[in-house]
Amino acid sequence: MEVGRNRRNQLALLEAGRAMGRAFSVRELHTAAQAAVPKLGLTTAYRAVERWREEGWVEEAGTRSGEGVYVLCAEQGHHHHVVCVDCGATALLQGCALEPVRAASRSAGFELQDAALGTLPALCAECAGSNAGNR
Amino acid sequence: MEVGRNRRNQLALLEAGRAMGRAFSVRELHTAAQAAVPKLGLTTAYRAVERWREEGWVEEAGTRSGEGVYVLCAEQGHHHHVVCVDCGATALLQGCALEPVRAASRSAGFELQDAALGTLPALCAECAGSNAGNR
DNA sequence: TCTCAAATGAAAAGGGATTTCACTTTCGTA
DNA sequence: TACGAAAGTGAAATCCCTTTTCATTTGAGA
Repeated sequence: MEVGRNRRNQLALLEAGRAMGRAFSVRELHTAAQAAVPKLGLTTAYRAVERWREEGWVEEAGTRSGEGVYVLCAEQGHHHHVVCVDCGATALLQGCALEPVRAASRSAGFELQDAALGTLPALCAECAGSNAGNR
Repeated sequence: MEVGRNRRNQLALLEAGRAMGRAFSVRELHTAAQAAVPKLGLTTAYRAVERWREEGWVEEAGTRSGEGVYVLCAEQGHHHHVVCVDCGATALLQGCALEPVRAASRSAGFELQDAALGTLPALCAECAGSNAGNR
């Protein structure tokens, strides 16, 4: 993963993203990175995430209360994450279980957009448990 | 499908939604419905879609240039649509091909959110063709 | 050290979605 | 039919995430 010119801001953002260990919004990333660089601007955080997305280091994982949430992934190849829609916890799925879906889509004349399915919405065990009562 | 009190606005919106035949944004729905009721307000369109969503008549199908897009579905039971991310064309998938994905998710300790996967991003044959050159 | 392109951040602008609020329409009931 | 409560409505205001603008700063290479 590149940081372009090794700028302090970029490194702080990258560090913060990695430390998250789960899906995060740009605002969360920004706040976390400000621990290292207090003056870091929100715009810079948006730009970094956008760049990471273009370079394939990050994937969008839907939205949470209006904010886009992103997942930083170590591997570049074809893979799928499940992402907890509640807390943002993530897990890497082994193999590609989407083949049957792709086949079904083709039968209907559609080509599945794998890129948009890099992150699959789910509930982690913890959130599933704490939500059992009120849903 | 109910319209609550059989109001002219609600019927116009419902009619417009059905006539779409594909995924649509609230703004598109609003514009279409205004053919029947020119004074119909945008707020009412948003409220109708929200109600339909709560009642399960409509599913969110991601966003297109910032706007949420929705799919009106005839059947209520468990099913999945593929939705063209380009033009909004939809198709109903036969059976549930997501079982393997659900199983893989469970292995990772996550419970797939079927509700959020009611619509799967794809490219229809037509859009896939016209995009072949410039992507 | 010098020069220029990339990076930056504060503020403004954009834009979709939601809330507010006063007014209207509908439905159940007397 | 008349009435009143409840639901529906629309215009405008508001919210708030995201993008754009622009003047300034920073860093890499000459």
